[in-house]
Amino acid sequence: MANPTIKDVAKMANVSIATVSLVVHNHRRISQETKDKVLAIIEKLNYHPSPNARGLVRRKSGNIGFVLTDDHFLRTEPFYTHIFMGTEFEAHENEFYILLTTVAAKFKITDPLPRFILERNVDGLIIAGKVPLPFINRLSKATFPIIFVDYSPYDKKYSCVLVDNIKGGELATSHLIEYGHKKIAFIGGDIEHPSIKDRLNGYKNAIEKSGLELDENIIDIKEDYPGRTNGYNAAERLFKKDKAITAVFSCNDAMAVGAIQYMKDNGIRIPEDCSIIGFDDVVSDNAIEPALSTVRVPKMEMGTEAMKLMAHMLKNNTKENKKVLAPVELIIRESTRRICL
Amino acid sequence: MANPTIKDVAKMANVSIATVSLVVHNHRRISQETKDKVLAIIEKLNYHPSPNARGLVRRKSGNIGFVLTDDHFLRTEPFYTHIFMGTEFEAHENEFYILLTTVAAKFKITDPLPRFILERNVDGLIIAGKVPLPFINRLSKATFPIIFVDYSPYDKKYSCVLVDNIKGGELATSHLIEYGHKKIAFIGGDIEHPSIKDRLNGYKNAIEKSGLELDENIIDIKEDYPGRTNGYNAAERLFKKDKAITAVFSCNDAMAVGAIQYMKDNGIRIPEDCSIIGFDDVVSDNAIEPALSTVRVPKMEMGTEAMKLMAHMLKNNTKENKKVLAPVELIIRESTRRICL
DNA sequence: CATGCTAAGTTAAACGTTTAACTAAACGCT
DNA sequence: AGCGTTTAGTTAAACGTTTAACTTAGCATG
Repeated sequence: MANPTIKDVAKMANVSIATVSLVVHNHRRISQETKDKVLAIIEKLNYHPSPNARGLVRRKSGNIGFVLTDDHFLRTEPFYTHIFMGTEFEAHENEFYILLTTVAAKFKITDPLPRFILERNVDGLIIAGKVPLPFINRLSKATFPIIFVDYSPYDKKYSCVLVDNIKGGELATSHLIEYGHKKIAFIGGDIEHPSIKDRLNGYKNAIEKSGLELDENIIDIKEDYPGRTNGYNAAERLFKKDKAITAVFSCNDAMAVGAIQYMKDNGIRIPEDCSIIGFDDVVSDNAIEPALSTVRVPKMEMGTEAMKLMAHMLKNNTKENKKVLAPVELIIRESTRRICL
Repeated sequence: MANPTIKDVAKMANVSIATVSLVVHNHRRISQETKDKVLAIIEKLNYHPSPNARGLVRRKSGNIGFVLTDDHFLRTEPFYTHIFMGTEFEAHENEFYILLTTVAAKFKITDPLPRFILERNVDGLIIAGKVPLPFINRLSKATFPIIFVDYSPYDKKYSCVLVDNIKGGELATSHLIEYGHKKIAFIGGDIEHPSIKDRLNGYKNAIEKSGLELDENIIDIKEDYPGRTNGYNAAERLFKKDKAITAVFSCNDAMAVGAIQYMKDNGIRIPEDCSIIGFDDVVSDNAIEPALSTVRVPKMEMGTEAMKLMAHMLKNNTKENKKVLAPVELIIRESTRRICL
């Protein structure tokens, strides 16, 4: 049979379609005997309930929307791709489908919303990374749960899964201090981005806690987009200004790679002359020379965590406001070294 | 009203629900007058037909499955991500939703199929990149159209959108020959991959057409996965074997980047000592120094093309077997230079 | 032995559309 | 006037589920 329906199963099992439905849901009203009989036939016919029919009566789509900006999705480091994979995996576990859509990074308040929102074809929304505020504001009257991952503009209102960026910043900076470095530069972009701001705060915390003096001159946060080219530019400014820098903490791996490029081009050896540590752990397979020390972010886990939260809310029909902090981990590779006196 | 249905619209417009439906489909049986009236109310109530209800009666899900392997999806260069974006865009145009799922690169014949296939929750399938044969074989009795992008294992059976790899290989190699190079190496991985094989064939064609002699010694296809590290390794083998190489054609940008790394590490200047050209054009924003000449592949366009084909098949209910060749384009940047005698 | 309870189902309405088949009015022709 | 055709709708069945309300038989209880 092409597409067996519940009727086919019912007829073959000599029961009503209601019974089949109850068997599918493992309802206790049905005897084990009947269950076994029906289950066998379901198996035999390869019956799967129609998502449309089910959705119609349940008034649920069974879909979760996953939104991020186009430039995040297309960026070279597969950061959000990993998050998506985590979400997709966990969605599978919970029998949800994921509808992935990008929104323009410069979404305007008059732009159309993703179709699945207009058509109410999602039961919930997971938003990954920084998305434009006009977009979020358009969502204010949404009736379904919304969860943010790696970004949280209105944290009173929505649940979110965030990286422990402050901790990560502290970890990276303390690691460099531990290694004897005194002049530790910070490279960052888009300081309005909460993640980058927090990483910088972690940096400052660690510097202060250690008794070192905070030197604003070796904090470069002039760039906007935290990518390779801008990492290169930031490093250039930094080293032209101050030759005595012996370590760099870059707000992410992408900028770190750019900075490394600058150092290589200018005869600054890593880690002999200068140590550098990144954040995110996205370039491990990239044959970056030397291997980049970094702060690992559990990307997949963040995706699964968001989906778990979502599934929980949907199952219990609650709209809670939970904040999950994903743990970070210091990864020491070859780009950081104890300072040689 | 929370979720207006066709009934709400009908009641408010004083027409039957059938009329509303016909208006939505712009059926010519309805007078312009009535259409205007109903349309105004649809607008006012912000009515959108329920995908579930519609899908139920049409016996269509309105969804298209998009499948690729996990390692392709997670690879550093956003090649397939661009293809997906193209597909997603065109899906939007045609009012389809995309369900993205990865399959394991080592999918076994007994592994479960993606859920949307079991539940018949897709009207068609787009498969991007090389996916395991066991997976494809499990699809043999599928009743929905399947389209391959950038891969085509059973090209008699399925439609596909392919890169004109032979042409691209010729273009890249001819470009180097044109620039006076005589000793042009080829770097490739996984020669079983049709794309890589064709790029190599293009290389061979161009060499032969030019009257140069084909030298198998400077063709390195020992590596498996065509990534950076392996590009580095391949370049190492090549240059240790033959110092006289003045140009390299890498089967893709990722391996080219690895090869560039090797050359830099070993004092081979680009392009002064050696020219190099890649394929795919995925590193343009990466601050690779020098900027990499390459063969551009219209990634987004391939995605849209696949979705256009799919929409066409689905609308006309035909199962055609079409092969689309996406055009390639030579991009000359700074990594290739006319040879200096 | 009438009564209530439990176990194991079944019946039927509802979910929100689409569309074939029907209707009713208006018009044109002979 | 009678008939056919066109126009502009309406009616009602169908799509494949879920689930509240109902049924029926068997059993225990006072």
